[in-house]
Amino acid sequence: MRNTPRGRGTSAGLSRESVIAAGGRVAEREGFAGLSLRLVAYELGVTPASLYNHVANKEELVDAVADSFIRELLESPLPTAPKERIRELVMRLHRAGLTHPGMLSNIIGHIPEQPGSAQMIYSELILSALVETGASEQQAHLLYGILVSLVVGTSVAAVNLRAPSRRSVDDRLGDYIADSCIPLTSRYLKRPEGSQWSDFRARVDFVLRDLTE
Amino acid sequence: MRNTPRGRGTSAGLSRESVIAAGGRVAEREGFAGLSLRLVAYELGVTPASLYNHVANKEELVDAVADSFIRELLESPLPTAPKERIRELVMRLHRAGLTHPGMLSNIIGHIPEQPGSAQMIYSELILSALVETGASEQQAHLLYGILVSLVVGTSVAAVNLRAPSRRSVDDRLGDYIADSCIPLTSRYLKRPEGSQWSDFRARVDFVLRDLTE
DNA sequence: ACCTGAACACCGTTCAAGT
DNA sequence: ACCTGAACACCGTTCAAGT
Repeated sequence: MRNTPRGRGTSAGLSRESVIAAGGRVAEREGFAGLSLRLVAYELGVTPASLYNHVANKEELVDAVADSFIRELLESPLPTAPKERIRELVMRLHRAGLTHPGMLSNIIGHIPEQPGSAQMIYSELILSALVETGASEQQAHLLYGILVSLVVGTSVAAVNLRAPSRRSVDDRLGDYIADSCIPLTSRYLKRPEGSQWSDFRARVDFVLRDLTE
Repeated sequence: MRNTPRGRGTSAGLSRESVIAAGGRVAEREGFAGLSLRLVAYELGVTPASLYNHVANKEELVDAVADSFIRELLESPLPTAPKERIRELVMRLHRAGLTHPGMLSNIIGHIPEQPGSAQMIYSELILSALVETGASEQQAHLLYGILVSLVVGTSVAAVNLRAPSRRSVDDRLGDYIADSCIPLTSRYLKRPEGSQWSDFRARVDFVLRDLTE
């Protein structure tokens, strides 16, 4: 971004917000697996070490970038019907997980340092919608745990499937003696590519099927 | 493992199997996040570059090590009742995911290069058990997808929760104005530590509840 | 207070050179 | 055929030094 070196100590106009925003741009280009402090620094025309003035370490930066993406999910209006709202929230997180590979596996289980984090708001929105449908709090916790696992598990699998330098499913499965040894697995893996969305939707609907519409 | 340098070209007795076995020992000590070619090489008293004579790259090594761990899951006998068998298989994979942090997120979505991989056998065992309970193949695919997501999602979350240098859940949640803003999320995160196993078991039972015992 | 430069301890991978 | 040594292009992080 910048090539002319600045004198030592000269201000570069960095701030926590600008660092996180640059991190978002890098994550958008390279995915969360390629999000490094060095790339963020180059994006800002700055030295890697200088980022530590605005961010504690890489983990905190990654969490903050992910939080900013989750926050975007919550900006557009949500359905008023609780079951529809749950579905919409889950599908939005699913889409975000596919758009930003590696994001969900990085933040799941992390409890953000700051109050008011988008992650906390998101979970509260789903949990309260579950209770709104008439579920007990215990049932809500159970369903929420399943839904989050569903989104994260699907997202992680999608990342590895999209990995480059891997032979196609069809090529690979040819090795397996024409589906005679593992017929069910073979047909499972050969599902049409476009079923990614309908499959996920079907899983969510299965989990939510008892809830009153 | 070895300190006295060997002359160039002198055989070190490496083989694909010994490299994978050493990889397993390193993964056992450091977890899959800390499994590096360099550590495997030092474990064998050998130079990192020499590993490339027996393994194509790091990804292939990781897949092979994970495959060896999954294979262990399948050695002990399984229940004859199909529903019990499914439960047992899922719980074994769940335990393996907690024992070897980072393993499941590394292999999910990867289709192994060799036929007869433990991963394929595992999925075929679950899918056929699902069909045995009377489910259609389509239902079996749906339930299998949910179960795998459940295991992977829970495993990934556990890895991040166990990460060092993180304040405890209770400490963190104190920031959130005494549970007034996010009461449901707060109580969800404050579940007792020991609920890790019973929670997961409850999720699996929820998914399998329609299946005849 | 904020940034640089250099260093440290790591990575995966390649490749000519040796035996 | 198999291993070494050295290199290359990366990492996160620390810290004295500058302004």
